[in-house]
Amino acid sequence: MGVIERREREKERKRNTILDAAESILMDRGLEHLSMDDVAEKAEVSKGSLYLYFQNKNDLVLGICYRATHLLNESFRSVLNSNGSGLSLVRELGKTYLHYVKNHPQYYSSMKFLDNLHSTREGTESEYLQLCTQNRQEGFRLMVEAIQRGMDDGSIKQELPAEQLALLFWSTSHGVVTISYMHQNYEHFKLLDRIGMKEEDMFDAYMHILSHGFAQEPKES
Amino acid sequence: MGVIERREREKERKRNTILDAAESILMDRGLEHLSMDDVAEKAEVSKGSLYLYFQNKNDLVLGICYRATHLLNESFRSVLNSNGSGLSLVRELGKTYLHYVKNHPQYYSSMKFLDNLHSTREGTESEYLQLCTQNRQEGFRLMVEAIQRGMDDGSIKQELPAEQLALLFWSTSHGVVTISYMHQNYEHFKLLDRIGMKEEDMFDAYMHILSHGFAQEPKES
DNA sequence: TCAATAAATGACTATGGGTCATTTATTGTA
DNA sequence: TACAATAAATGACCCATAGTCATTTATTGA
Repeated sequence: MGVIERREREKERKRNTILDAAESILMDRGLEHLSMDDVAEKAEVSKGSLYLYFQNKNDLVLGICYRATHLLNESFRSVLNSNGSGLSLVRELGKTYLHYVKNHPQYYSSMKFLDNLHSTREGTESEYLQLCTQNRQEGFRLMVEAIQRGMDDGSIKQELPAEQLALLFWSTSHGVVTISYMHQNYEHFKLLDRIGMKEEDMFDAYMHILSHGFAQEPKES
Repeated sequence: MGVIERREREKERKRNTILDAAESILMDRGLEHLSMDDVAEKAEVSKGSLYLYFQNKNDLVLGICYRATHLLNESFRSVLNSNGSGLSLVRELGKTYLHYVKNHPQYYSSMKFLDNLHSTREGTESEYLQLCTQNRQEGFRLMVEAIQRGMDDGSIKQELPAEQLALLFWSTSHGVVTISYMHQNYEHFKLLDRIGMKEEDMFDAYMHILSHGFAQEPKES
């Protein structure tokens, strides 16, 4: 008898309905104005029901974050499917990340939420936290792959293991993307304007420095 | 008559007492467990009094953030007072930032709070927000100075204006520092371990890549 | 038809930020 | 010193919101 399976499917469907509602609120009001009461109303279920489908608010937000990381990975994957040197793939990954933040700032904010999550005590771990972490790992893996290709085709130096270089690319691009996000979303952040730099220029300069370094090499004979 | 000035001094003194209390709570319980009730109790004033000295909780936290950014700048300044090539000063600034995060994680968390502050509506702007922003600018200025010295003494390329290069250094090091912070403070963040990289190695690799680039240059004749 | 089980509900609690009428302390003046 | 005016301090209270649970409603299998 398929009763249990059907129930499971139903449950999953409803979980998604709730996530849809939460997401729609996130999109037009932002994470900091997302309340469980509003989600319940929007999803047309009682507040208590929310807690049948999600452990708590964190869990719910991580549910959105799961979608967010999944979407980013999709974009990453399509970059990896294109051709070009490994170095150019890396550049495209960076650009993709930047575009993602520009086009889906609220999704990105849910990823910041994930970054700021303090260790929820062991027992109460959210299942979505695992899924988000997996997605993160997959995204990272794609970066490693691009870099590895670059090392193979000779466009990227082989001084470091590909994973380590990927870590550096990931963290530094994370920093650059953060600046870009702040520039776009916080009126009080005016650094780019103050130094007269455009966002696009920043990314180009970033890739240039990362590619060629900023140290003046001693002249070789 | 110095009544008004004395009052002003008294007020400033008490403001600091409250900040001390808040800071002590921050240090041993963390930002997310900092409540106004607890601050009032610790500072031995009524809750209402807190609001005579601070507009709201944000303002109070920004008061701590002001101290945090000030301390960081002190460290930066002492780097700038040492001698060495501009490039080595830049490296030292990065190291200093990393040490700061390691030694004062809670201060750093107050700076993250600042980074995540959405535009509080114009009228209600916190005075401490201005001060924090000023400190940030000063810190950035110090980076520009180090880079400018490097350009002058020939240790750093002059392809970009010093301000723009400083922005890149600031943002990328911000990214690296973020990784380091997560590694130290979140049990669930295991990326460094997974790829078998030590924190110190990460910084060295970061400076190396930033200095010399990761692109394989075509052989010059 | 009916008991057992699952799902859903919303009134309720707890927490924490922020307010304000009232009380207490300080100051300048007669 | 007495006293009104002004400033500072208080804590009971309000409100928003996360989370709970006893009760009700729906579903299922016999």
